[in-house]
Amino acid sequence: MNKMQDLPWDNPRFRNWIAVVQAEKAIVRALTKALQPFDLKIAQLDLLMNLYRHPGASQHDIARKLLVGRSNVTMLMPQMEKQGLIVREADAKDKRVLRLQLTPKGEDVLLQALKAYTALIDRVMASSTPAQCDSMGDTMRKISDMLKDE
Amino acid sequence: MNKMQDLPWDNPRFRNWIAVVQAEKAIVRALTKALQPFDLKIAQLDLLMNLYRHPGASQHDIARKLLVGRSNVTMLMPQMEKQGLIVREADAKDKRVLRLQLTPKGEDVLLQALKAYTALIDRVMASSTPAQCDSMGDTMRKISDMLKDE
DNA sequence: TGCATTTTGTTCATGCTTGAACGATTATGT
DNA sequence: ACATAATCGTTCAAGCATGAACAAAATGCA
Repeated sequence: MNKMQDLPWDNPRFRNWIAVVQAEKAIVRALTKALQPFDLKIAQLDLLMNLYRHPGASQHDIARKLLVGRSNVTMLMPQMEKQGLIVREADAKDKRVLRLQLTPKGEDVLLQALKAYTALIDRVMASSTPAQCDSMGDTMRKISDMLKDE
Repeated sequence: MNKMQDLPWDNPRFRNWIAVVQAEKAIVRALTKALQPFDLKIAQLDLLMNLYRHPGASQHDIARKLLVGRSNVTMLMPQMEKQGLIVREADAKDKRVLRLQLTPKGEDVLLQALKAYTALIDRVMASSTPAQCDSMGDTMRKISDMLKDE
């Protein structure tokens, strides 16, 4: 009954997960800096990314995709509209919903910011093989799937 | 020069990294709920974990390990002391530093909370092989190494 | 020693995120 | 049709994290 044997740090899954958390934190810091030239917060970039792939999405749609509250999206709107990154227009059939669109400037800023993002990711993953990287992605997608209804 | 070819979502490294971010977010949500019975925030658990492995660490030490600001640690102290999880005592040789220790209650709460944490991680990683998991951990540690001085 | 610099922890203002309460609108069921 | 319930976006208060500015203490160097 050695106490050390029961410590979570001796559980490979746990120890490896801690590595994920720390790496994610480090990337967030690096990405925050990398986005400063574009006057973009990470939350704004996430929103632009989702909007690029789902043009005309409602604020509720975006909130669900981003795993944040609806109010969070609302709070992002004023500044992003003022920056000219997005436009909001009322849905014709349902007067409750506002549909979001990227402006040309928004799309331009997004693509430039994504270049910085991918450059960062390419750099930090350069020493891992494509197979390792894909395996990691598979593991992560399984995790998201398993938790998506909780 | 098809535009789609240049999209980051077609970059395997980028796509897989996005999966990491989303999985991490999902785990944070699940862990937050799992810690509610212990009256613990994730930030507090992180601190207890580090303190368990580095008894007598200073607040500055902890802040560096957790990748947060010193003020952040300061703000956590009053409640954690009031909860009886930790004690602070002045260093004898350097009157600037306060050394942190887990109380017996702090250690007890930590170990119970860690059981919930590891149970969660074991559950969501159950469908990945140990080799996949280790490979993922290796990749993540490489990322942290690469960014640790920036 | 004497003085500048660095380090440690604290305080405070700022910004971000969340969740609950709300008004307006739409969907459901009888 | 009508009442009830559900949905969408907004507002607001509360909790956290951050970084700059600060006081106390330690260090380094002349």
